Amino acid sequence: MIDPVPSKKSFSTNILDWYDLHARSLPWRSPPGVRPDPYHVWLSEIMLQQTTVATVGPYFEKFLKAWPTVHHMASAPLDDILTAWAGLGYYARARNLHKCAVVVSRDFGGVFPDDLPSLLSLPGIGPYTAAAIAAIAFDRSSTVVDGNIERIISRLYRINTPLPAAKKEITKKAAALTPEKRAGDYAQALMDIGAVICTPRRPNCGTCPAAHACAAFAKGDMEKYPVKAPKKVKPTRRALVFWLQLPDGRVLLRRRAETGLLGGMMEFPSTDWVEEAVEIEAALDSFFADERREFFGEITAGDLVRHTFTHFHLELQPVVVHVDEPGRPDLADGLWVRPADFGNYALPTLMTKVVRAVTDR
DNA sequence: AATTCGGGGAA
DNA sequence: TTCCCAGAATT
Repeated sequence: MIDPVPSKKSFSTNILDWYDLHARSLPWRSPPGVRPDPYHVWLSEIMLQQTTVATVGPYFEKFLKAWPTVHHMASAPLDDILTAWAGLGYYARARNLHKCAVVVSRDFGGVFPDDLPSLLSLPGIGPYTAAAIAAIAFDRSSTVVDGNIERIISRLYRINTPLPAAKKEITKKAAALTPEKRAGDYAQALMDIGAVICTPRRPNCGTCPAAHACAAFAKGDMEKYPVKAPKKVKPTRRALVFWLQLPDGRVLLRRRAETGLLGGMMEFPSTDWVEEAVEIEAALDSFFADERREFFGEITAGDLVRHTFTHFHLELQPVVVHVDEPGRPDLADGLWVRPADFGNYALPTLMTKVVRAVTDR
């Protein structure tokens, strides 16, 4: 029999019973009955923002080994954090991670706050992460709403309002189901269910502990939910990227602006990323002063690098330029690095693609 | 309310 | 290819 409005008690009891039997074992998850370290919970939750469990695993271990406590992390240079974060994406998370560590270490004596308003005041912690830390690390009864839980709730109630407009309604429905006790286990249970059972496509309703209460399951239109606003098409931007190499083999790196796309990360110099087609000779002339061209030796091209960001595609044409000396004034803001040492620098995946395209792996 | 932030795995 | 992922900050 379908219960279109599940009661809080029966619903959460079902979910928690399922969790006791089927909880996944994850690197940041403590054994049953053991309160996890809030530092670990915080670190994992920041990394897990818009990032899959499988991707986060190795990074979480690496960070914990490099910085065992929030004090260690707060004492580290931001560049070390960015270098360790390289490849994870959304680099504002790494910058805010460091900011947050400094605040917790300096202003909170290294102790993470357990209440929502204090958590929300910290850099990089928004509604989801604040609720998750409060519930998982401190056993507070807070309502956690991530992408998994949005999907579960929108199917339970067949919510036809498209996301993100439906966020408020979904949060309200979710709050009505949140138990007073074991809210952390309950939240993690729902996220496990979302990842393993209530999947975006072809959900495994046969094994779902909430199927009896699910309106979408009753109607058989689970995949229609959650309804989402249509997404925009991504334009393609293009540029030349320069592999400037000295006779001794060192290559020029420089640091990007502190904010914005790939903020604070290292890069190979490039022309502006534009939607128009790139004329190579004209781009070379605009990037290097004409009178400088005579100092360059042979110029060759690497394989085209394709990369997709959140809101545009990028095509970078690598240009290998052999440079006679490092002291050139127009290259003064860079850093000459041996490719063997690139691992010591905060190179985002886009730039490691450039390395591969030029060195032909 | 919309846009800006990466990158990878699954279908 | 397209979609989505334990979202937050900015405009």
